[in-house]
Amino acid sequence: MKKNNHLYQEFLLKHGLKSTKQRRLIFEKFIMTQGHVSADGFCNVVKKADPSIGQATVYRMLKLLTESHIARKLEMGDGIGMYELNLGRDHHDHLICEKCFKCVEFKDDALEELQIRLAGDHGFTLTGHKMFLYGLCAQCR
Amino acid sequence: MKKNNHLYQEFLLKHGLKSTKQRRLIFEKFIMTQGHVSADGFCNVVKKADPSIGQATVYRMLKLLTESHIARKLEMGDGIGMYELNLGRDHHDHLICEKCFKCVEFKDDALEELQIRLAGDHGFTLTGHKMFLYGLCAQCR
DNA sequence: TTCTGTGCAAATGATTTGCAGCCAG
DNA sequence: CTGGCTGCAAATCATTTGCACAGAA
Repeated sequence: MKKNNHLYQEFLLKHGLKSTKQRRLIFEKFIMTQGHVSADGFCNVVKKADPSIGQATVYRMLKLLTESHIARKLEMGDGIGMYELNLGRDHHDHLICEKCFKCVEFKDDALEELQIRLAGDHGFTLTGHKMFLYGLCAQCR
Repeated sequence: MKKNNHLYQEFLLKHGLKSTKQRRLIFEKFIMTQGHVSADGFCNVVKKADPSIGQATVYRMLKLLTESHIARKLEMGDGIGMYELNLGRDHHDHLICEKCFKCVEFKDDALEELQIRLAGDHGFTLTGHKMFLYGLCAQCR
């Protein structure tokens, strides 16, 4: 927990924020997140730990966490914002089954290199990317 | 225009739809679309040609056009659905400048192959993909 | 005629915001 | 104390839907 506390302090400092019990709780819960959560789903997680926390606070924190690159916001298909932990993780992409909606994360060095090259070919300096591959998984095929 | 008429008939047939003046107009306007349009922006284009057409009809058509792969729906970052013409075009991806929001379309065969391989590595049959590269363009850097 | 298509306005669902009170520094 | 933070409810924004009427087959 010491390590998370360090990250939390750094996060507050970067944004010039005060520490509050709400922010601490939301931060800790988000750090423990596995896979993808919707803002609404994450609200429930937070409210289970402390029902007095309002959803606006959760939305405001998710925005801050995303700006700090602690969270990453994804929009896969429908218009619902999904969040995932993006803390000290390698950049990864998503492979989504169109039938069962299973989502596999993967990472590929050749892909990363290719993306940098493609951006460079058009005079861009790459800062990030989002890629979703859609298909049918082994079970659904 | 004969060619578009053919596409229009095919589109109606595939969905079992009737031809109406609204559908014909919206179809023609969409075929002429350059780059990306929001649903709302496209509504304005349609309404300029015929103000009596309601936005619900435009939204309903955009959904149908997307299902026919005549349109492609993109969601880049904010929660706004953007549409682009996807008719007989090669699959392409997008490179977006984070500063000026300029959007460059590109296509790369090595990328397409790599995506198929990556999907296959995880037991998936690839049916489609969306990729957004974010970076800084030559002018903004 | 018959049933699909349409415009309107109201409904929805996700997210944001205004505001009065609260609390960390 | 004081300005930032919070919860609440109301406000937005994009999109969808219910419904009565219009119009294609």
